[in-house]
Amino acid sequence: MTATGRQSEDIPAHAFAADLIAVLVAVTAGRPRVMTIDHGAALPSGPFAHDERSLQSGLRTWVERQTGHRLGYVEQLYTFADRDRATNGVRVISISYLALTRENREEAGKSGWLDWYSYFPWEDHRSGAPRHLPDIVARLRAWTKAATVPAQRHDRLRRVAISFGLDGRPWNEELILQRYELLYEAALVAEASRGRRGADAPLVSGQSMAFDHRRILATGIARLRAKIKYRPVVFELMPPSFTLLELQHAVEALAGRLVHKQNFRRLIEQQELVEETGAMAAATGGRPAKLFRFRREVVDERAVIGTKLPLTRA
Amino acid sequence: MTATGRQSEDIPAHAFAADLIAVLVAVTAGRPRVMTIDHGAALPSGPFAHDERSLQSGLRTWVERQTGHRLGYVEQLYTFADRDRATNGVRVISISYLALTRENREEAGKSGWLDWYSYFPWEDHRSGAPRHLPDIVARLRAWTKAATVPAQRHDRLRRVAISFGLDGRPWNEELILQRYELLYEAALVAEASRGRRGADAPLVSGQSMAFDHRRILATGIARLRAKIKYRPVVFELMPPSFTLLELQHAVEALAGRLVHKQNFRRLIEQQELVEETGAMAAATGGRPAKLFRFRREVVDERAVIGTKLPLTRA
DNA sequence: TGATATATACTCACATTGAGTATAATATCA
DNA sequence: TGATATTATACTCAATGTGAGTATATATCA
Repeated sequence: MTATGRQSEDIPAHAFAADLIAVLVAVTAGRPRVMTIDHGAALPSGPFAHDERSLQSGLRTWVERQTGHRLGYVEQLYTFADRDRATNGVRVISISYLALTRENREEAGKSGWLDWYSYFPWEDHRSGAPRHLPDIVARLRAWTKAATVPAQRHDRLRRVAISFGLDGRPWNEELILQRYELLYEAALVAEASRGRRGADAPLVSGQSMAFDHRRILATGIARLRAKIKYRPVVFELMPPSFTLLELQHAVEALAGRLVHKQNFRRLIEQQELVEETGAMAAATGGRPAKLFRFRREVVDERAVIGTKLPLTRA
Repeated sequence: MTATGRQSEDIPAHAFAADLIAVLVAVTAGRPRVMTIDHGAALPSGPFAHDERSLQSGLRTWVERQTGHRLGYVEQLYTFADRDRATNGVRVISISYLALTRENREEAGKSGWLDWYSYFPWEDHRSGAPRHLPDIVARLRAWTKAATVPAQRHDRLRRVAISFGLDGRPWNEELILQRYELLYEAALVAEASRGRRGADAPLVSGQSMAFDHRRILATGIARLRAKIKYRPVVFELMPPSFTLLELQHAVEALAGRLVHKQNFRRLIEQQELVEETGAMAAATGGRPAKLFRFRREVVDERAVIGTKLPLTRA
C-alpha cells in the first residue's frame, strides 16, 4: 500500500476512482451481525460504476446482487479520500454506507455474517461489563502515563475517563468510535502497528480488519446506536411479525445494553409504533406472547421513537 | 473488490472528478448568513486537489484561503454523484460540507455573506408564521389535488401536513429539507422547471440557486438546526465573549424560532457551558448584562446541550 | 402440584420541561 | 426628576416524562 501520490503526465489531475463500502447489518437470533468478506477480514466493497444512476442506487444493486438481500434502509456514513487510499497511483474516494436488512435464518450459519462483537468484545454490556474491560482500562491508563507533556497526559486521561465511563460517569454505548480510536492511538489494536515495526504491545482481544474497515464498522455501529433512539429503524431488522420481547432483544443486541422491559413496552405502545396481528407466538417457555407488526404508515409521523431508550441502570 | 485488489489498468473506466461544496455559516448581528459566490447564485465550491492530505484538509485550506476565515467547525454533509453532475463527460463526485465560522463585523456588508432566509423566507418564524405561508400551503394543497391516483394524493396530503405543521401538528423547524422538496416537486421553486418548458406555475418567493445548491443549503441548515439541540456548536459562531441574550439571539436565528428566555438561561447555566468573564456588556438599553465566555473544556464532556431547546409555543 | 419462565398491568418517586410571575438594574425622555 | 422602557435574573408551579419496582396472569415442564 505505498501511496506515491505522484501524478504522471497522462493522468489528469481530476482522476479519482470511487469505491463503495457497506456496513450491512442484520440481527439474527438476538445477535447483531455484519456482512463481511474474506473470512471476516474486510467489509464488502466494490467500485462505483460509471453507468449507475446515483451512489445510493449503485450500492443497492451491487449489495442486493451480491447478497440476495433486499436492503430495507440505507444511509450514507462518511466519505474518505485520504492519501493512503490509492492503488496504482490512482487516488480512491471511498463512500461508506450503513445498510439494514432482515434476518435470513437459512443463511444464519454460512456466508459472511459475523457477530459484530467479535470485532468489539468490549462493547457488549448485556451481561454486565465484559470481564476483560478492567484490563483494557488499565492498559489505557498506562498509555496515558506515557504521554510526553503533562497537558497531553491530562487530555488522554480525560478522554479515557469519558469514553469508558470512569470516575462515576455512565457508560455511553454511542462512544464506540471514540473508544476504538483511543485503543488505536494506544496501539492496542493490530491495525495500529501495521506497517510500523517494533510496536508489539500486547493487543486487546477482538478480531481486526483490513485497511480501516474496523473503524468504518465502528462508525456504522455508532450511527445505528444513536439512531434507534429517535427513529424507528429497528423494525427494518425485524421479520414481518414479532413479539415485543423479540423486538426488545433486537434493540438490546444493537445497543449492547439491557433495557427495562416494562418501560420499553410502554414506550412502544404509547408511540403507536406497532399493532397486533391477532396471532400468538409459538410458545417459547412461559405465557404466550402476542405477535405484532410494524405500522409502517407511522414512519414519517413519528420522528421520534422516544427521546431516550429506557435503559436499565445496572 | 478493494480487499481483493483492483485489477483494472484502464483508468478511464473509473475516472471521476471530485468537487468540494461548502455551506459556510456565520451569524452576524442576529442574522444567519451563508457564504455565496456569483451574487448569491451559488455556494462556494472548488475541485479537490490531488495533493491534499484529506477531504477535510482540502476544504479547510481552500475555504480559508478564499474567505480569510478560520473555520471553527467542519462536518461532512453528503456526497453526491448523480448522473447529471458531469462536465465534459467526466462524472463529478461532490462532497458537501457544513462549516461554521465566527462573525466578522468588518465584512458584514460586503462579500458574499447573505441572510439564508432570503433563500427560504418561509423558514423564519421568529416573528410568528410568515405572512405568505398560508398562500404557500394553499398552493401545495392545490398540487395534492392534481395527483393522478388517490393513493398518491393521500400521500402528498400527509407529507404536506407533516412538513408544514397542519391539522394541529406542531411546526418542526428541522423539516426544512422536506419542505423544500415538496415545493420542488410541486414546481413552486424556480429550480424545478429549469431545463423543462411550459412549467410556468407562479413561483413561491425566495431566491433560487444554481444546480442543486439550494437543496444542499437546506441540508446544511437542517443539520445545523438539529445539531444545536444536542451539541454546543452555537459557540463556534459566537465572538470570544458575549451576553446570554446575544447567545439566545444566535440560537433563534439558526432555529428560526423564539426560545423562552428564562428557561434558556437555566439550560445554559445548569449545563455549565459558560463562565463569566467578569466584564459587563456596553449597555444597549436596559440593565447591563454580564459577559460570558464558552468553557471549551466542557465540549467532549457535555454530549448534550439539552435534549431539546426551550422553545416557546406561540 | 409447584417451580419456572414469560407477559402484561399498574404504581410511585423524581427529574425535566414549558410557562409564567416577580423583582432588579440600567437608559431614555418628557 | 420621575415615569417609562428595556433588559437581566431569580423563583414558582403544573404537566409530563423517565427509571424503577410490585403485582398478577398464563403458559411449560419436572
